[in-house]
Amino acid sequence: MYKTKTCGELTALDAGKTVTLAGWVHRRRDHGGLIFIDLRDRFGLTQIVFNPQTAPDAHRVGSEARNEYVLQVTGQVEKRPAGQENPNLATGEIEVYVTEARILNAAKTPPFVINKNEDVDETLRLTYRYLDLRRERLQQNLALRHRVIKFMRDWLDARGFIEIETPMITASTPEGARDYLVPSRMQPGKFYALPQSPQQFKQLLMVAGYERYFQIARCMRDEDLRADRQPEFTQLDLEMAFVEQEDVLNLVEALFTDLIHALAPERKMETPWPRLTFDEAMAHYGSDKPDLRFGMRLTDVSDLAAQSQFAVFKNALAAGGQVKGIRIPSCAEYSRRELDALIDLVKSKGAKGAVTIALKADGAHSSASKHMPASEQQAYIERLDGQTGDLLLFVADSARVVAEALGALRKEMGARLKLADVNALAFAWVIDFPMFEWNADEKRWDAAHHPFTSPKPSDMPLLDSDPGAVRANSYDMVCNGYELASGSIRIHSRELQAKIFSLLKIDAARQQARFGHMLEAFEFGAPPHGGMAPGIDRFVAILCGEDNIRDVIAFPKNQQAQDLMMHAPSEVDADQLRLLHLQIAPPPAQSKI
RNA sequence: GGGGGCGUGGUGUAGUUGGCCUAACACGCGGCCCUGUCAAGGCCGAGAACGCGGGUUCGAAACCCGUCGCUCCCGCCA
Repeated sequence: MYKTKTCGELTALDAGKTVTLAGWVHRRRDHGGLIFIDLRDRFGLTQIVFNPQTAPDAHRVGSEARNEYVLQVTGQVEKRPAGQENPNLATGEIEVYVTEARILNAAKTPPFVINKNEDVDETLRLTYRYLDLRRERLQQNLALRHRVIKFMRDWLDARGFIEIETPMITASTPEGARDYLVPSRMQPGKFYALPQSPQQFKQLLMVAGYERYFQIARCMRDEDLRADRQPEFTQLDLEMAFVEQEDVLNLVEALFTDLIHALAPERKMETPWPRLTFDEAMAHYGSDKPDLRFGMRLTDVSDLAAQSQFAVFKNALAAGGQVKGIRIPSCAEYSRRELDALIDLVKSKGAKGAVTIALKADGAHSSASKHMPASEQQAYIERLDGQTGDLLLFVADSARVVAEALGALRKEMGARLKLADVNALAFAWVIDFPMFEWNADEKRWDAAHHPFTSPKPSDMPLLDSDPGAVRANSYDMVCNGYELASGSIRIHSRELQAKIFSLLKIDAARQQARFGHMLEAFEFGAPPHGGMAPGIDRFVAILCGEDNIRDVIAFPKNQQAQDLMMHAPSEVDADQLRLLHLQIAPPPAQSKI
């Protein structure tokens, strides 16, 4: 071993001991005579002292050392002189008087500062990821990520779950997200796909009788990236047999509340978690993953608007739509330009516009004052409990457009006004999702969750008459405006599964080709089962206070899905292509003029 | 595919109603001084023609056009 102690463990109790430390030069303070170096390893910082009088050879090494040099030093631990203790350092009671020192490796001046948590251009950070990972912020994030995963494993293990690995190269399932494909060498012209999730495998494990499965599972989806979306990400994938929705919810809620209490006890969390139906979430927050750290709920004023002569409101209601408003505190003095920006936001979500009422000190100023009398405006103001200084904003349209427009506005204004308590973890369950969504382009129903999700038994009769009204046994776990997990009780009957596939316009031949193994498995004694899959990256990001999952992933991709350090993706040799029976098509003509 | 933001020495920023900018500040870097600092301190010094290309102008980091890169968002993510 190069060291007998770490840089994070020495205390006054170690005074007098001779120790050997090894680590990086975090910071050097050269007084001409004495040199102090904060030596860093993963476990902490220890101040080491070089004295030219007592150890001239070691001192020479100390004066050569620069930031990020790798050093090995031997010396005696001593309590620091009275008054020289550093209370900011775990090892601040002591220092090590170096008698022997050795440079294990020199270091070029790094392209950005390691010993400060300063914002650096992300391209540079990702190019030199191994240096960024040296910095305190990422070290802490990855350490917390480790503890989260360890807690999950231990907790589930204690409750009879077993972790089972499933294949990373498997069959393509084009019904879902875009697949990452892997060409087959042995089977010319055929491809594996990287899993979008272990969905089918975990259900087949239930058929196989494992009853309680989990996996820290990597999932890959070839879709465009976002702050909370990477092409590969990690889920706590879990599945249980002989359970109903209530069992899954209770288990996962217990896991996460225990985890928070153990690893982040300072965070504020309401328990038990609130439960909202999908309809309630959309009606009150305009989102199926509402940020419940603040209110600013949507208020229905359709009944009041029914009396209105204002054509926009009348027409929306006549078309079966609704009129809803939102109260934005302390924005009454927004300029025309700022109001226009908000209206552009709701328009981007499909609304045709918005009516504003600004409650200024000298009275209400509405963008629709020509079209509605003061008494009507007053009714809206009272319904929304408007106070002087507030800005009220109304959208009239179909329920879906109203929800999406005002939901986007609520999210934007919540962020802008910093309404959310950064210390809070506002978990909630969203349940009773619709089973299907209408796909207008393809003129058919799509599975809202996935095609293995079971419908609510009570809604079963609606499958034939009104698929859009069928609710599913599916549920999402949301926190602070993020969808952290979704899951469902699955179908375990061959007949029902085939019926659902048919409703999704997957014909019998295709069912057999794509999902024949699932249908057949259900004929061999498939137990009732269900599960869910919390996203580890998003959850850890929230715990770390990061708004980007790249900061909780050791080696993430940039928004172009490139690894700037590894230079992936990259071209490959012609030989490799030939073995895989592949040819690169000429790039698309870029003639645009 | 679309929309917004950003792009100035190694890093982070300032400068952006065009001229006082042959570019400023902090950190870092190099040298010298200094035996108690811990964001050590003091002195000296090197280092960017302002992403790239074109244009407007007597004059552009700053204005215009194009382009590239990064990022946030929409679409997309069963």
